[in-house]
Amino acid sequence: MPADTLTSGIDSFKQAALSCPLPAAVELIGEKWAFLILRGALNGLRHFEEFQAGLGIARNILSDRLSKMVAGGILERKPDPEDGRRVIYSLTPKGEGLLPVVLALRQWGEEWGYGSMRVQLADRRDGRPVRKIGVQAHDGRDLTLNDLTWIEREDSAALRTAAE
Amino acid sequence: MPADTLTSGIDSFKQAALSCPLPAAVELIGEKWAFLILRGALNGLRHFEEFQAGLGIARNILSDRLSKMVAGGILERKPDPEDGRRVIYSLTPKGEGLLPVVLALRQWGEEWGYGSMRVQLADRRDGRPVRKIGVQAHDGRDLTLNDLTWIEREDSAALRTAAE
DNA sequence: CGGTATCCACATGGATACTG
DNA sequence: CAGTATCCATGTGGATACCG
Repeated sequence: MPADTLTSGIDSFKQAALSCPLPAAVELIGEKWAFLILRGALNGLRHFEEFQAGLGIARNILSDRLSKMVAGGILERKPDPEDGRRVIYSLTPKGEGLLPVVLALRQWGEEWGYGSMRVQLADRRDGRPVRKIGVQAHDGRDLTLNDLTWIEREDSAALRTAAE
Repeated sequence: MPADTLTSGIDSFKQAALSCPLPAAVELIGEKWAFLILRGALNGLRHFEEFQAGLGIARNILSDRLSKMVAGGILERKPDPEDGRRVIYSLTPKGEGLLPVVLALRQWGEEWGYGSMRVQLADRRDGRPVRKIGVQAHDGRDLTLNDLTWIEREDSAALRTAAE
């Protein structure tokens, strides 16, 4: 068994990267405007013109990104219930699932001095701010990179996909 | 007070977006290769050639991204302690702070069928898988978009920055 | 090994005009 | 309002060659 050779580093990475969902996910939303559109949608933007004016994005690019995000199942395009001639883009459940990603990045940015908002997300029930997003152990302890290791999966993903 | 006019939607967004750290953060890592380089670094890649071979990225682009990420304080460039002539890129604490973002996106991708890894991140202490990353209330309850609202900040960011 | 330099194809982005 | 079409400048990305 070779010690810490160069290739072992690559190989273990390639091993771990096998079938990693990140590249595909990044292909869909790992891009400046997709991210900002997502933020807008999470904050309640709905109409084409709202996104355009709110983000300062070029119309053709916005059009392109919206289409891709609709195709990717993140956004849904439908007639505005309050005015059938207008169109709204709303988040699908899949799109809402990206909230932790966006919030985690925002918190990181705030922590490292990229600006800080005067408003803050809070639990509607008690009005208290949400927790800082982080990696947690099973019991809720916060974990850092050094606390982590890779384990083999016990459940077979192939079985799950076949069952669905 | 106007009802649900178009402009009120934009305005409330622009209000919330004021000084939002997200655009700056996105400028730094909201991009395909930056994300994948980050993933590589989190997984232990260190040398230029490892990133190049592991990610399949063009050398000039890799060079460009690494420089930007070093300039942005995410990566640190230093001589390899095991071979002074070689160079390693390692995560700074700031870079490690992006782990939740990467992991949240990976979990999202896995949940929505973009692939699933055979290995899994786990707590080194007990070997149990980490929790699914999500937005949590103060007491740890999981929150969805509908449970959330915006509140004004009680602490002034201006004071904090002045104090530092 | 860790880059830089160069070339080239193509995508991106902004501006603006136009359409239903 | 919600786009599409067009033009143009610049950036990105891949391939390859070269260098200390």
